[in-house]
Amino acid sequence: MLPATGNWERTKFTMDPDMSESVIQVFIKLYRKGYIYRGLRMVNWDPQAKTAISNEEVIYKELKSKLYYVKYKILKSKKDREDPDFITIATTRPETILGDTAVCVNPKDERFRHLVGRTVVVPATGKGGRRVKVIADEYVDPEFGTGILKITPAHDENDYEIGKRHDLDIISVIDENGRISFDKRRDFHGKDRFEVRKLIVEYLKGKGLLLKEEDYVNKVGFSERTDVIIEPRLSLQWFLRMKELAKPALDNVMNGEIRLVPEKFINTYRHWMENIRDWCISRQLWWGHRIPAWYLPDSDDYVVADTAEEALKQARKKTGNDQLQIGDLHQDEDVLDTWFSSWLWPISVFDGIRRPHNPDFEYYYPTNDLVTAPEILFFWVARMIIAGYEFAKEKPFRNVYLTGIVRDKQRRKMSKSLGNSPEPLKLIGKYGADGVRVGMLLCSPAGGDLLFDESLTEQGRNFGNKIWNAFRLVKGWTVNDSEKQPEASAQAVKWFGELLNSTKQKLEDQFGSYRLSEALMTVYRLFWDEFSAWYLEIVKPDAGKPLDPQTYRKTIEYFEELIILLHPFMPFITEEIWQLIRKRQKGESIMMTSWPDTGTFDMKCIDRFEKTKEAVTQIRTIRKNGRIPQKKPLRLIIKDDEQQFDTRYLDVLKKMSNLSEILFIREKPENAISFIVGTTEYYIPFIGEIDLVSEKEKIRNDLEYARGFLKSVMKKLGNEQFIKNAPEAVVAKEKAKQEDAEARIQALEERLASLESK
RNA sequence: GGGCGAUUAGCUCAGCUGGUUCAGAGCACCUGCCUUACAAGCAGGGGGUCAGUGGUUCGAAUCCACUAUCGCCCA
Repeated sequence: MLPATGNWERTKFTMDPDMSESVIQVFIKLYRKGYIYRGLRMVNWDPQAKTAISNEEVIYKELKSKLYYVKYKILKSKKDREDPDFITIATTRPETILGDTAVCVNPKDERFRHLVGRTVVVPATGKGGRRVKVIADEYVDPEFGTGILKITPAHDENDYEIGKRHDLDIISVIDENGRISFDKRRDFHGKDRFEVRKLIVEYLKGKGLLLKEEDYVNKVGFSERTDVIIEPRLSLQWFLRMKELAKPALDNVMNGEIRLVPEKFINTYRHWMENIRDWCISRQLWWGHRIPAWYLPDSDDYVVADTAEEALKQARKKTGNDQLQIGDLHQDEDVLDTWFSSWLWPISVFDGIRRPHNPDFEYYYPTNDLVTAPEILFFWVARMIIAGYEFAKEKPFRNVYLTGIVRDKQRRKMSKSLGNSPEPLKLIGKYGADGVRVGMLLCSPAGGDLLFDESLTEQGRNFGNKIWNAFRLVKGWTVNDSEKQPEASAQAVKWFGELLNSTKQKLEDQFGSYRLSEALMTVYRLFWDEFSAWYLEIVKPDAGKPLDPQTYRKTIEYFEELIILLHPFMPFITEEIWQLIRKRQKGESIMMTSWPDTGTFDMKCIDRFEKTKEAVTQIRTIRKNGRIPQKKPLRLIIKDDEQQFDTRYLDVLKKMSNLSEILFIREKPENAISFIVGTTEYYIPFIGEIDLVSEKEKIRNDLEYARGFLKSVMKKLGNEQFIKNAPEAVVAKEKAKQEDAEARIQALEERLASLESK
């Protein structure tokens, strides 16, 4: 399995008795503070299952339906006799006309502005009809239908919001079974909502109030459980007032006390917290923490208490009725939103709600890092922060690292229902746990989505293989104590030590800023490109020959440090190698080693080595182009003064390029292939024919590039504004660039001229 | 509808405070190699008008505005 180092003695579940007790205590505390209240909310009602369901359980399907154009009579005003007699609204749900309490237009809509404030008659609402006002609200889309919307606050989410804004009456006309409940004396009452739709349409036709019907396709929500059409329905729910609670949680993220990574989420967080709505904490589910409210007999009045006995005490007091029994009280059926227990997690897991300042809590709270998904930043993270300040008077954690969401290559979220998630055990079987882990981490840029692709886990497996093979190589070496350390090895040891330190510093930065995929790539390249491809190749003795003790000792040291750096990404293979690379005591583990310190390093040494690598690469290219086998030794000529030249890495160059000798000369040699590293010219005396044409072509290309580069540098330096405004260091750099480029161009020109003369 | 963000190589992404030869990495691709750790490998190589337009600046992938496309959260 993908490992995590958890403390399995401290497993907790929010439904455990102690955890539940904390939840109930918090409810009571907030209730006493006046933060919890009951109020109306529009829910997704399943009329067959007779339950509210969550948004996630509503499946939207496109449905062929009709848009009905219905005429509402306008009451005549005395002022304006030119008024039309009717206005026309368009609706897909004529049965809800019975619950209309307003008609609404967009305030910017010139066509209807003069109608605002006037009274219209809602059709089919009985004798005389219900009289409602024409109101104006930005919500109305003038382009849709007739530009006039009927408002049914009891049966439409948006209408309900408009109703709240304009203080409209709420008239419920559909019951819990989906049947119309309106004016018992009339035909509509007690019939199903869809049957009534037909009846109302017939009725309107009969009265001449139906202008027309249009075919229309709209999205309608269906219950995932029963597949019946969802009915938006107002119901009484429990709410938590959030405004006061949210303030410290907002402030302490804004002032950096709590850090969100990546930072872009702060904007989202702030927007949400500044516009926070009250939290609907009740759910109509069959499991969860039951709301600790008991209703008095035949009443909507209730008491809030942690036990039934306590509730009874309070109820007796409240009613003044000492004869009241527990059986007379009725506990609320609803349970609390699961987040209402999760938000306490950082506190309740150390029992900090029931026993504030207990030693565990004092020791562990607040913690350092929370790692979680951005999709629950609001649901969970923000609420944990709120709870932290409210109940512990302190932040729950310092840093929040928001991971990406794992998606497939088509950017779809991985989900059980889509069946597009990979089977982890299968993947592990194929690529190993370390391989899968590396694959996942390689595609985990902070906050970005993870586009999971099996080729990444394959890359991870290959990396593991590489590490193992490098280990086999090193372990296969024999050491001879009397063997002298070759100069190339001594220089490689020095160089890799510097590189290791500089890389550790880079890693420090990357971990510090939570750039995990970059940190992994840094170690990956350090091990593969630098350690395996360069260091090991340099120190590797010829076949069958022993190694000197100094080089061996340092190599083991480096290897050990490398696997410690790799351990967070590849726990298994690194543990295995760690156990084998030296003698270990029983019970020792790489998990308990400490992270290596970042030492100082000599950047000049690293740079010089890079130049050497470049020369090696150039020679390899010459070999390849000239089809000169690696086994054939070559001579190298350096056009420089040997006294001036840094000769430290010449042995490295010799070994890696298979050179028989290295000569220094002042004059450029004849009949040789050249290359330039930095500003130094190198020559390989040719063997066989030099391809003059392609050699010249290459030099011309280099020249063209160098001249273009010089031109851009000169343009900057020739610009007075640049000299005046740019910082001195930047100007100095440009001047250095100029010199380098000029030297390079001169060398290339000379070389080209000498070839041209042939 | 409200808010937030993204657009850089075939793919996935870096590029942080505008200034190194800055246009990068990994994978994929092409060429040559079964070279005594590793073909799950080694060596070499090609590939991008930094979404578009305009602006700020001595200087823009980087800052600003608009346009286009895409995504996320909330309703």
